Amino acid sequence: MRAYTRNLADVMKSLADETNLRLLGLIKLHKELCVCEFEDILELPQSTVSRHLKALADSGLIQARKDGRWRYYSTADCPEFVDEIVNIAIEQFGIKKRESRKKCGEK
Amino acid sequence: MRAYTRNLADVMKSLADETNLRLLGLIKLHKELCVCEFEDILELPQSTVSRHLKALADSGLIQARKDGRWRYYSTADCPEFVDEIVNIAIEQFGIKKRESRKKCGEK
DNA sequence: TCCATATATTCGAATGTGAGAATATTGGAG
DNA sequence: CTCCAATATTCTCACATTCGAATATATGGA
Repeated sequence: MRAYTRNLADVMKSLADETNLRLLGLIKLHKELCVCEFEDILELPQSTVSRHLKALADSGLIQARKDGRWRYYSTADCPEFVDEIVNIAIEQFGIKKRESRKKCGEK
Repeated sequence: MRAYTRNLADVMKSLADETNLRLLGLIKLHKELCVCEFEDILELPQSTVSRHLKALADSGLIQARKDGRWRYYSTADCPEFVDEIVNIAIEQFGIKKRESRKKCGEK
């Protein structure tokens, strides 16, 4: 079940938001991140990050995995055009992989 | 100068609108149409159609050609992912080529 | 049980968006 | 110049969207 088989316009709406594009870019570069890491990297408030990530997961563009009190988000398999768009976003917004990122707590 | 080199999120916003997707699908199937033909096919008021088409042209996703009092809109060369999305739209919305379409006036 | 942390959710205010009627503009015919 | 048809633009109003502070929930450790 690929995302766009539901409603193309809805998937496109997710991809029309700059925050979502940044989140998707980060997820692609780091295989997996938890909410507080997105907060730290993007310097956005927790509720904003959480809301965006949840929406992306609901639309099937990313996956969520829960581990203790952390929720890790990672790529889902998407139609190819989504991947192309994320690549463009990475380039256009200059998204980079953070080698040493601040951990929120220590698991 | 391809459209997405400006602002990816803006291009995506155009593609996140169902009316725009339908317009793009129709343009792809008929190489070229004028505003009143879109009106007729989609059964939308003239101002709505005109506004959408102008926005698409402004964002570089389609081209406009003026001939007398008619304005014809046709495909522009876009990044490949745009084409893929339009193909999906054509399929998803069941957009078909109109063999005999009502002409507004006779040129 | 109590506390701290990670995340989700609620909620109100501000802002943005879209449709379509009305109006303006443009261009050809006569 | 006048009229009409095709298109563009303006304007308004209802509605949707988004942010982030505040609050709720969940989980693990002490």
